[in-house]
Amino acid sequence: MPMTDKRERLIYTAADLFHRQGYHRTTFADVAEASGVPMGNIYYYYKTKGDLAAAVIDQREAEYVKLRAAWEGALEPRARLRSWLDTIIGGCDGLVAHGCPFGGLSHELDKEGGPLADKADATTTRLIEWSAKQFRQMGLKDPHALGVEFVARMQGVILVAGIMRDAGEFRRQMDRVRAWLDSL
Amino acid sequence: MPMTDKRERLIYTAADLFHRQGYHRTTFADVAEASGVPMGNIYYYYKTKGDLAAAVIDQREAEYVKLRAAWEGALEPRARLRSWLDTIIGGCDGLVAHGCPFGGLSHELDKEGGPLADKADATTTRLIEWSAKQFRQMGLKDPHALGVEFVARMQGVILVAGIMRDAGEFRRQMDRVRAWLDSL
DNA sequence: CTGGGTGTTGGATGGTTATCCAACTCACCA
DNA sequence: TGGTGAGTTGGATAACCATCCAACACCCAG
Repeated sequence: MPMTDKRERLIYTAADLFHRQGYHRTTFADVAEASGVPMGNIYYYYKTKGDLAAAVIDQREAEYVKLRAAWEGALEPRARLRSWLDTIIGGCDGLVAHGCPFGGLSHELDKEGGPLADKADATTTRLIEWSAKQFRQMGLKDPHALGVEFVARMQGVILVAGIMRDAGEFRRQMDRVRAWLDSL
Repeated sequence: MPMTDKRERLIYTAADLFHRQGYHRTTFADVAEASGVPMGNIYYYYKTKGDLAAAVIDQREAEYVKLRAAWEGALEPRARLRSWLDTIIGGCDGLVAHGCPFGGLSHELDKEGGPLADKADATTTRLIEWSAKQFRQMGLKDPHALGVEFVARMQGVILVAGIMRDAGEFRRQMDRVRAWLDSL
């Protein structure tokens, strides 16, 4: 049963293409070529483009679960949030070049509506709630608003630095977010 | 020469559809139906979809020029930035429902590359520079970084509040941006 | 060896899309 | 009045796309 291998190859290829080209610009033919899996065979694993997108979202959700577990290795909630920030900063190049892989997909799917959009949104919501929890553990007032602010700031920096195509500005702005975090 | 009328109708229709459905999801047929201009006739005015998009970007640039002039009615640079913020807050519903009309288009075009992306990016850059100028006039250190931060925060709030589909959170977060602005 | 099931494949299909065109309207002027 | 050209129109076209399928390869149980 080496199908797992192929399934994963398809998911990772699709995730990468969705990130770089966007969901709508990416065709099954693109996925076929990039993954080396013939188009006819892709369909054996994922009956529709939506199914493939759902699998990509699931994969990312699983990835975030793992990441959150890693960030929770830090004892202090503030340090956990800093870990997240560091993870983001580590992905600087890809983020500046193509935007947030998840935010972008989410935004695109939102314009379609439907269950896929909800699924993507739920993943983002979980991330916001996780950061709100950290702020709550820090004993701060209005932790939910702080959580939203934290995520919004990171997303905003990714978007604007992407438009400016300026990795230096990206880092500078993320440092500002870190300074804000440390000042709370 | 009532062609101006039709040209504008096409631009506004396209701008609206690009905002609500996204650029790629919007077809010439959509624009034709929504504007009441037959497809064959659209082509008389705009030879390609890219031409239409360029016209939309130009129209938005012109709109921002007017808006900036209005915001500059305020004498204090801080008040000018507040005017911008108020303009954004006034568009709450549309922004939460469909994202930033310009940021979204910019992001989508960036994934295509090409001169259209540069054109869109330039408009955003001008907005950032304008806000940097206000921070400079306030005598603050590192006005450029502040300008980027201001725009990034607004964009981030629009994006995240859109994903959460929460107009209340949108307003709450924008109030936080205003508080930050007032604290500088 | 053999039948059936799991995978695999290239190409077919039906619908959509941007783009283009040949013919038409009609106001204006020589 | 006949000609001219800007503006208009529905439909043609060629490409592309997600989806589907009929046939094929391979493997293991009987």
